[in-house]
Order: sequence, then C-alpha cells, then structure tokens
Amino acid sequence: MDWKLTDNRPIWQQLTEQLTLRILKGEYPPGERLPGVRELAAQAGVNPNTMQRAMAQLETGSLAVGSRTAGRTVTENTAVIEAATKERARAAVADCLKILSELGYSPSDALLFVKEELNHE
Amino acid sequence: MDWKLTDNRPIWQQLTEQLTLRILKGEYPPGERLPGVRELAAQAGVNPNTMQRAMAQLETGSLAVGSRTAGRTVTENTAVIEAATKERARAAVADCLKILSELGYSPSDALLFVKEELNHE
DNA sequence: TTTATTGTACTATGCGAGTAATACAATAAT
DNA sequence: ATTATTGTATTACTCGCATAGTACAATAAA
Repeated sequence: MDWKLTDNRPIWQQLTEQLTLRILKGEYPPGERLPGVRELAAQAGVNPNTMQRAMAQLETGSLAVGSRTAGRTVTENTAVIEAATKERARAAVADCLKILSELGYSPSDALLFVKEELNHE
Repeated sequence: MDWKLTDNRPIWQQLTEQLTLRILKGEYPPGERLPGVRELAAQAGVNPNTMQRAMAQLETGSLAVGSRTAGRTVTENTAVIEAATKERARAAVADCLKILSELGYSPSDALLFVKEELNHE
C-alpha cells in the first residue's frame, strides 16, 4: 500500500488518516517502532515538516507514543486500537445514513441500497 | 434549512453541494427561478464571487440553466434530478462500504453495522 | 566520551482559497 | 429610450498550507 494524496484537503490530514489506517489494520503492529519522520516523508513524497505534523496527531489520538530520541512506537494498548476501529466504522455508516436521509430515503430504502451495492462487487 | 460551512474544504464546493441538495429535495422545484447571486451570498454570509462560482457549477451538472439577465432557473428535466439523486445515494453507500472494507469488515459485517446504526435512531 | 540518529523548532518563500470593491454587459421592466 | 436587475470579469489584499533549508536538543549506540 502506498500513499494517496488526491483530495484538496490538507495533506497532513490525509497522512494522519492513512497512518491511522495502517495501525488499525495491523500493518504497523502494536508495540512496533514506526519509521522515522524523514523516512516516511521520503516514502510519501512530502516535506518532513508535513509528515511531522501528521505523525504528531497519532499521539493526540493515543495510537502512538513518542520517546524523544528513539522514534515513535505503536501503542501496545490493543483496546485503544479496537475502539478506534469500531468508531471509524460507526462514523462511516452514520455519515452514509445521514446523506441517504437528507435525500429522502427511508431506513428500509437504505438497507436495500447497501444490499444492491454489495451485489455489484 | 440554513447554510453550514463547517469543513476545511473549499467553500464554493460546499455551497454547490448544498444548492444541489436543495434542488434534489425539491426545495427549489423544477422550473422555478433561483435567488440571485447577491441574495444567496448574503444569506450564506459569503462573498458574491464565491457564490457565483458555486452556482456556475449547477449548470455544469445540468441542474440549472442561466439566462444572462433573468437569473437562473432549476432545470425542468425531472429525469436529470432523479438521476442525480440516485447517483448521490449510490456514491454515499459505495464510500461507506469502501471504508468498512479497508478496516477489514466483510460485506455481511457491513450489513450488521447498518442495521445496528438504524436501531440507534 | 564521542557520534549518529531521532524528534523538534525556526525562518523564508510560493501558491491557492477566500474576501473585497468595483466595473462591465445584457436584457427584462418601465 | 431609459432604468434597474442580473450574471460576469477584474484587480488587489489577506491568510493558511506546503515546501525548503537549516539548526537545535536529547539520547541510544559506538
């Protein structure tokens, strides 16, 4: 998996989201050391300052801890990771249902839409 | 319904989306004249230039037609409106399922999530 | 102790979004 | 024909994001 910087949203936000996703999926396992700011910046093709800002957000969300000179490590608290995963999923479903509701679709319509979309894959 | 400019995304995009939503919901019925650029800008609390950019997008999407001096009117082609509505709903569901998939949830998990979220409302 | 690596801080620059003020063009209303 | 209203265009300004380059602080490794 590589880095996708497509949106017109701030790059550091997109980087934080994708770093978070990697942690949630276990691509960066609990307790494991994360690549350094400079290395990840090189991978993603962005400025180290931008990646720095993105990675600092991981600590705000308690998904990583940073010791001054030994780099950052993914949290060993798997409960935090699981909770973040469920919350992200819940938010995605809620957003979708909100849009459908705005468009005038009933909850039962929503279920039909989901089933229909599933069949297309 | 008033205007929500919360995101950090370009304001004109958010305005276009909300104008579109009003047309899809019938708040601005087919064939009806839309308020002028200056008036809508005042309502939303944005610069007329920004609203101008947003409303021009409606014509790109064939949801409105603009005659030079008589303002813009909502398209009378209800098929276009219906198609836009279905497409918007489909995209919302697809986005949601994509996120759930990224998090490692199976399609059946996705359905459960939706049903669960529906019960919370 | 020395060195290299790590996170962090700082300043400067370019670019695009949004704002602001104004002017112009076209035409429906009078 | 005149006037007011409409969409459109132009210019200048401010601000935040991203980049670039450099420097500093702390500490694990040698």
